[in-house]
Amino acid sequence: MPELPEVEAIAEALRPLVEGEKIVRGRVIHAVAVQPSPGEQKRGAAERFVRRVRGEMVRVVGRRGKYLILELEHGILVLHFRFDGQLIWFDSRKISGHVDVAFETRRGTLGYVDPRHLGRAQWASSREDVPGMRGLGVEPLSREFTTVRLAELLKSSRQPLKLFLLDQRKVAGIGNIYSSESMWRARLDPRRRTHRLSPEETQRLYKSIVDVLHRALECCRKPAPNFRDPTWWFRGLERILRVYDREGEKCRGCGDKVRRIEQGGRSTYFCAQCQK
DNA sequence: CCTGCTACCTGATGGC
DNA sequence: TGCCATCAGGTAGCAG
Repeated sequence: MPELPEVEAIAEALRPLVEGEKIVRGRVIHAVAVQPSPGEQKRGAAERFVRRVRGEMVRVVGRRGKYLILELEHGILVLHFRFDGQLIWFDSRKISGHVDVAFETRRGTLGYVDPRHLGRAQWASSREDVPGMRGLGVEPLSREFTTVRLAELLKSSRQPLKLFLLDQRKVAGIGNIYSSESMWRARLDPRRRTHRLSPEETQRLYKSIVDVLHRALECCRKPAPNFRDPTWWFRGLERILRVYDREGEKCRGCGDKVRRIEQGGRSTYFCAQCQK
């Protein structure tokens, strides 16, 4: 499901539910969903996970890239949704449907759900301890993300623009949808090598990334994530998408057909007329 | 170091 | 209606 805007909206909606609440009990229903803590073995990971979250109060809910982070009194609880992971809220301790990991509080139970089992939950002592998070690049909606910073990153890479945008070590949180959308808005061909982009094109790309993510975030905020309705996030997305998943349909800019190509094993959508 | 490819999983969908 | 191939909003690990 989620790229940066979706995870950010999830974090915001989760705060009033769990901040200040104690995890009375953690339950691992499908052990595959638990990532062993850094440096530890797979064997026994679920049991250690349960032991570490039990009795811990959730102090702060945060986000880094596409990672959702629940800061506990001791250590952090890290959730990554990959393609299809999501959160479900139950009003009691009774859960139903496919749930991989459950966190019981006095107010209800938070369920981490991913039937495809690509997503992971893990406990770590700190953010720096999680290998995937340690290498993350700049947060695109933070003050550290500037045209100058983006220009430096683009200059030091030979990747095609699309792959650059998907690379979490450069800019964190952009995925397949918002990369295509950003390039369309910036009128840049996904196959361009990033070190050859001009200052003017860099400026356009910068504005497009920030703009696309802001719009998507607003879209994710209302209606706010509903943890009782697993389909919440899909609603309203079509409103803002301009090229993603629109192969063969008319480009909203020029009326030419939207094309789909494969890059790095993933689909890229773009308009060859508008994007040069 | 950089870049590109594949594995990891399951379910939905479309062609025959 | 099966059955099979293909695709899915992501990342880690490995080879070159």
